[in-house]
Amino acid sequence: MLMLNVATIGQIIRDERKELGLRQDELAAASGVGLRFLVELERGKPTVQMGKVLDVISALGCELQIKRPDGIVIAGRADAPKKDEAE
Amino acid sequence: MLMLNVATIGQIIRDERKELGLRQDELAAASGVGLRFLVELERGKPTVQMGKVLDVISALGCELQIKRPDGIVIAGRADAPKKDEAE
DNA sequence: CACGAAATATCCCTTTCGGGAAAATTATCT
DNA sequence: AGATAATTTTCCCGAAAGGGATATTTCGTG
Repeated sequence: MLMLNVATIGQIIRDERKELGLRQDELAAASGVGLRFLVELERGKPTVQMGKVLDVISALGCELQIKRPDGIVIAGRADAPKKDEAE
Repeated sequence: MLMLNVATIGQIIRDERKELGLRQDELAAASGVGLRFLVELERGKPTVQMGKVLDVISALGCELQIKRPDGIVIAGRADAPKKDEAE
């Protein structure tokens, strides 16, 4: 049973960023976060703010999902507002 | 394209907690976070710390996944350390 | 060796988070 | 309905950390 930890998420984000040919400052700008934040996120700092992480993931075109114990994956909500309140 | 925002994640966590018949203070204790943190998380506060959120999700027996633009879902890593660095 | 990218360091203000208890909201029982 | 019990939420305090901006240093690559 694998748990996605912050370090792994950071790594994935880094990989995706490179996949898209973006520099850190570019992705940071595109995500609306500071460069320092992105550096720390990619490094796997566990204390980064959730909302900003989602902003980055979103900017990469990725989606976050939660898999429940029963195997059901929740990818979002029909009524989910497009404007997330990250900040 | 649905993006899981913090508010939605909080709602899912709350639902799961109730599903398990746990009180907030119980889940908080089981997750190693403060009660107030869990309250804020369930309320969808976007500034909650990522690592602690993962602790809670983990305590619920849930998994976090990232779905890449190409549809590939990353649920974890073989080399992922069991000890997450949340704190 | 030189250039661009990435990682660090510092300054500094804002904010989180924990703990305990009170206050408010919700659920339950007679 | 009313009262009581249970659960959730808020408040206060202080210690600790986040993170934006910028300048500097290190690293990687052609």
